[in-house]
Amino acid sequence: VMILRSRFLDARRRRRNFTKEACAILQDYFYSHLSNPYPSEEAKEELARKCGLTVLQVSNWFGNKRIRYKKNIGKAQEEANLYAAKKAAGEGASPYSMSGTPGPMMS
Amino acid sequence: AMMGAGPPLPHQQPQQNVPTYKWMQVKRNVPKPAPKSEYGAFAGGTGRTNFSTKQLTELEKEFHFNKYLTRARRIEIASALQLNETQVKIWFQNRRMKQKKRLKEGLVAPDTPTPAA
DNA sequence: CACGCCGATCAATCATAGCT
DNA sequence: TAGCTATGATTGATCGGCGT
Repeated sequence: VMILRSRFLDARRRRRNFTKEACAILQDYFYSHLSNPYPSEEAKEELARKCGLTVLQVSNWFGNKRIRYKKNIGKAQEEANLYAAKKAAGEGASPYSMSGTPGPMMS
Repeated sequence: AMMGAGPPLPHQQPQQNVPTYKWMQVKRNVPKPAPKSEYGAFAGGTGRTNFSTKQLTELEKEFHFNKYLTRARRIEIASALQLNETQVKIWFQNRRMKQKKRLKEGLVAPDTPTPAA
């Protein structure tokens, strides 16, 4: 640990928080599939496109989200309930992927 | 992969709006035996082992030489680095997966161990 | 039938971002 | 400025499936 985490420490480790839009899309998918929050490779690719992230980042996000949800079921469920309420409150229509960010330009 | 997703889950907290699904209760076996004698269970003890810089350097060096290990080579390395054969095997396993990821994402050439860029 | 590998995941930890 | 929490990334090790 004290071993100077490298001369320059994993430069890659310097993260940048995801955009609010990206987090919203990921959260939306997560709580919409709370019974089984394990997106398939294809689903991850789609989420990655919509969020403007890489598939790996999406995988990391779900991995962290699942573990941290378990770590704090009480607090996490609070969010889940909040999400459920929000979904029930209106909008209806799309179960998840609440568009809003249609513009991830691509081919 | 997909497991208890279909059925509405056998049991749930009789008070939560949100049920407790199976994936939330998954628990890995955790720790790993192996502490052996050697007082001061510093490294080879519980769960996750912390490889020393020297061990990682050697493993990395070997990896560049061979992506896969033979039983004999594995034993040599494990002995030289004071690790279990399993640990060496797993390290190579993870290392291969790591390299594959690098190819997928970073679109790195066949070799770019430490993107010092 | 045991063993190694793959792909995905877990779980703990690192280091930083961001708010108080 | 300092402290604490939220969060993305890394990684040793586990799980299930498959091939040999």
